[in-house]
Amino acid sequence: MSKAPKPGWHGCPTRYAAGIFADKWCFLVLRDVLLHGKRTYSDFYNSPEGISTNILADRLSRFEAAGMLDRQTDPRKASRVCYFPTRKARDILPVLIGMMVWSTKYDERSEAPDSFAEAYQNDPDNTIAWYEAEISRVDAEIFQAQ
Amino acid sequence: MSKAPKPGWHGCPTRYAAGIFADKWCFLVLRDVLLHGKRTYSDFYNSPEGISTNILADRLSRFEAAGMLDRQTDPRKASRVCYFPTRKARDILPVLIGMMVWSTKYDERSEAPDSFAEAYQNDPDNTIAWYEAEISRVDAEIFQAQ
DNA sequence: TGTTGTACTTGCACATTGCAAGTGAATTTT
DNA sequence: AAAATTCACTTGCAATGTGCAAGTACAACA
Repeated sequence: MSKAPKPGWHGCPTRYAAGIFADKWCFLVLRDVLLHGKRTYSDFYNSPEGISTNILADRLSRFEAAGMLDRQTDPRKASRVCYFPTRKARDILPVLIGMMVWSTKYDERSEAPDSFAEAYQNDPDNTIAWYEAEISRVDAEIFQAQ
Repeated sequence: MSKAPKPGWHGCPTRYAAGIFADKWCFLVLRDVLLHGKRTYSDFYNSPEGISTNILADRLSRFEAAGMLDRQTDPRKASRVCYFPTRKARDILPVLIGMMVWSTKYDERSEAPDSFAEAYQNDPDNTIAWYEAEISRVDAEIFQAQ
């Protein structure tokens, strides 16, 4: 496990957030858990970016320690583990979506449709609500199937 | 100077954004230039977080290469350099402010007043407009004083 | 002319990352 | 019941990145 966050890293809101998830791999894990319905270690591991296994383990335990992910044994299969996003993680959705809207504008090779940014600009609350519902659906499905 | 971003790092909007500024020091530089009116090397260097000089130089040149900062000699003093935020950098404001709102909620030692988050929730566009105006004011002041 | 201020670069020890391989517990297959 | 497989990690090591201290280059000032 990696070292704890520095004690003086609270206070300033930018710094606090940066201390918790300002890292390439952190963002990709958040994307996977919040937008792509991924929940298990191998789900994350098999993302196309090819995160290495030690880094993934480290980031998952950091997120758990920060109260962003809730680690539980998979109700469908006791040998497996699920990481569920907490409210604290869900509340990052607007930031993540804001980043996506920005990238859609500035990445000339973006694969996201312009309609996505448009929909968010027109009705952000509704867009967030849609993703929240998806997250709840994925989590509920896992518990239903036990 | 650090290595260029990987060629396949475009496409996915989360990944693109993560490739450009998902780093502790990147966020702090963006905070300083977008919210604290900092423009010169020593302004950034003197932030309380204590960024080291080689890392600062690296991040500034990365941001310049990514079209986020516009490097110019200071019109007030030719031996000095100014880094002005471009439109691409300004458009990150909603993301940065979203992070601050989130931190205000979850950092028990947050120094930001609750009124800040409240104001943003009530009228996000107006909050962004206020920061945009501040940025323009700082930049204009530098050119006026030449 | 020398000193100061500003923006860096360089060198080196230390920390983190990436890759490959290995571990151990719990199913699944034979 | 034994063997193979799945899953979630851990470990070792080379390569990369970071942090600190010192040094450099150039313009402005005294």
